[in-house]
Amino acid sequence: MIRCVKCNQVHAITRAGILRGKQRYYCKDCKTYFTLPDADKKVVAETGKKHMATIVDIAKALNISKSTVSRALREHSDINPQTREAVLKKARQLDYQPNQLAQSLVKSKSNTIGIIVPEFLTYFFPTIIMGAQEVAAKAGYNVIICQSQETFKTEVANAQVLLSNRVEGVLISMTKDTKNFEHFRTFERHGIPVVFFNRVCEEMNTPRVLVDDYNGAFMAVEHLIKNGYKNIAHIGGPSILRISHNRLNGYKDALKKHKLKIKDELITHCDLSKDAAHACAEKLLNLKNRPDAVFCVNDPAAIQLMLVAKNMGIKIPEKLGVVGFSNDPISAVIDPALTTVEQPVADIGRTAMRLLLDNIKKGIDGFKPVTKSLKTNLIERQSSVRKK
Amino acid sequence: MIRCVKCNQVHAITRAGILRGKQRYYCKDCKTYFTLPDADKKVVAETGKKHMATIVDIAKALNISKSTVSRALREHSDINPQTREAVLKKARQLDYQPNQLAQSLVKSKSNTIGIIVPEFLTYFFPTIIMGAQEVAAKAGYNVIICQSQETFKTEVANAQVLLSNRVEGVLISMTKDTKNFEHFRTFERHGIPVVFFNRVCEEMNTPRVLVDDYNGAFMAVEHLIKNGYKNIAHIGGPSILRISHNRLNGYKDALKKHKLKIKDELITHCDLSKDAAHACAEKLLNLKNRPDAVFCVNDPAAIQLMLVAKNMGIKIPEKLGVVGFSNDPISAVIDPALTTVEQPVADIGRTAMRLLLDNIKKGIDGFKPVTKSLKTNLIERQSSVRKK
DNA sequence: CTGAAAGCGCTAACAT
DNA sequence: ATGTTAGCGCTTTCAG
Repeated sequence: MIRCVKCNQVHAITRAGILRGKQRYYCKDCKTYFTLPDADKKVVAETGKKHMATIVDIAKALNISKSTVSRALREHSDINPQTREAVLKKARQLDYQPNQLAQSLVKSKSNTIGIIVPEFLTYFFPTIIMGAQEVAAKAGYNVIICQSQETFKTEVANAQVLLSNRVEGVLISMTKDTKNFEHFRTFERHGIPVVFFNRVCEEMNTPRVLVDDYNGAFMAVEHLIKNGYKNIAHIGGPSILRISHNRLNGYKDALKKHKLKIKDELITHCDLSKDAAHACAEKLLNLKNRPDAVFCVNDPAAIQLMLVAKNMGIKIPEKLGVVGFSNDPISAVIDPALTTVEQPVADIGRTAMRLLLDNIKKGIDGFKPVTKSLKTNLIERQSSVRKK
Repeated sequence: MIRCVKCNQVHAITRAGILRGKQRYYCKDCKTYFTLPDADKKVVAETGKKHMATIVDIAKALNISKSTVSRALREHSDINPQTREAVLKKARQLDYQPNQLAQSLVKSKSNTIGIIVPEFLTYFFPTIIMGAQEVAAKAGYNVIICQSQETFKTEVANAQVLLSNRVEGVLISMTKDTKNFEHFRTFERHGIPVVFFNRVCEEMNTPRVLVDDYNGAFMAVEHLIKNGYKNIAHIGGPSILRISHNRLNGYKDALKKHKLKIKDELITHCDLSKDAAHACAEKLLNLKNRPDAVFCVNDPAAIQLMLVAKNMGIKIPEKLGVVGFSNDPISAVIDPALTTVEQPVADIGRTAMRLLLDNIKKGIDGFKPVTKSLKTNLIERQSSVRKK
């Protein structure tokens, strides 16, 4: 329903190109060109969203083409140094900030990496992210961090968000009850490299970064044995997770090596929550045949155990030796200080990110599904050392 | 340099519209239309970047227009239910994922919030982020998290990144040596709402979220006084930060109220790093007139103090009362357990994000620079309670 | 109810 | 060295 501004006619109107960004019309009847007055432009101006300068603004101000501006800004090929200077100056004047979204869209490259972690509750994942971000930033990549909150559904939603944001690669540590991997396979199907760390997916053929859980556990338990503990229990993690498996195996093999019996009643599994660890601790310490030492799947679990033991009046390390895993900052200051298996946490993040960037560069077909295993290291403190 | 496929001619070629996404040419000489064979399309296909389905793909497959597809996907206005079903089905079939970047570009709305925090070293900022993300996710917003690493330069770079990504709002906790605020003002200039939390900017007229540092400190010190400590020292934070100020004032006023002298030598300032706190602790405990209690600006500082005291053989709480601030998870398990001022950490994040989303909705002109002050709460543990 | 076309801000191939 | 044009994937009038 365009009405000619001159003859007030409706039927003889055709479009006639664009004039300064506005639709121009032509009235065949009175043979005039016209554009419509823009009544609503002001509304936008009033909402408070101050216009952000674009390359077109710069181009107009300098009376050159936007390609030239783009080239000047990107320090492209041959451009007149004077033009370039003028552009840069004007850009500063107008407070110009390149629009990443537009840039990404046209280049089909978002410069963004996605990270999915289960939680932020202990120092562990935040520290990994620090390491990963450090490496990403150096390579000019941004990072979108998602927390799955140990919930499968959230994890699937996270994957969607990352996909929608066209991340170029993804770092993942799964929730403890992820059994279906379709949402991860989607990445692969679209050629988006994935690297798992810590909680890795066995079913997928991707690079992974782990710490040497088996050896760490083995060292830990052997250390307990050497300190004279004989009835050693284990608070393990969820059995789906490879880390739980590996640590359990390390535990078992250390016992075997030293000819100690593996007793099923001494092996418990928690879901990595505080409460579950607490329950495991209570169960173990209330056994008729009470263990004289416990190797725990991680420090938070060990700390729960220590609290339960304190409450029951069981002396650590005299009556109960305790070893944790991961060297949480707490373990150094708790009393008695907790013996634990140190893992290079920030390094996990750095290594995973490096691996990922590498794979992005190579393209998904150049993928080698390497598994990097970082070294663990036993830190002996008081919770497991009996004075002789 | 387009060469006619028929007459091999170069000069009489004009463009003649687009055919199936490809430039069509017309040779005036031999009067034929033609398109160029696409030699390089394959290269793209070989790089491994699998094509992601777009609305055009869906449209073509269904032989309808992309507008219709868009409408069907967005559950727009009136659309034929059958068409909609068909579109949704095809979308699922093709593994279609909307391109957020394109969507954001056209809507000039990125659906993304930026967060700048100094570090991830203690549980504090990660926990705040958890809270903030929780609220953002519910409102359908993504979050880009930046760590300034307590470095002004990095903070400025962070701001640029967020600006380039066209975030719709920003949550900030400043580095301890941010004195210039141009990079924050840029947000305001572009109508992007900013909310500060914890380490707020006094010079800017924005909403802020704080905890009641003054009262927390006051309660803490009064608690020490009531437990019979008389020579109470303070390890404070960097004096530029408002939190340091407020906590210091709470300390002073509690002393005043109870007619205790404020002694300058008992007031020290650290930069919130472990080492600086350690140094402060050593300085205080080596004074001729050694304090019998210390109120610390945060728990990590208090823990450093406790370590130094332990090393020097000073008994806590008998010879030295200690109170921290923030209820770090460590403070509950350290020995003796640390009395501390609890702050609702995750709530800071939630409140700040709610305030921000609110301001985004209202537009920057509807801004009210409210300052929300969340309640603090003294948790009495052993480090400050002398058995009578 | 559907289609055509313009345009978000930018880059890049092509044409001077 | 610079301008012109097409197009990245999408939404949104406008016009049937």
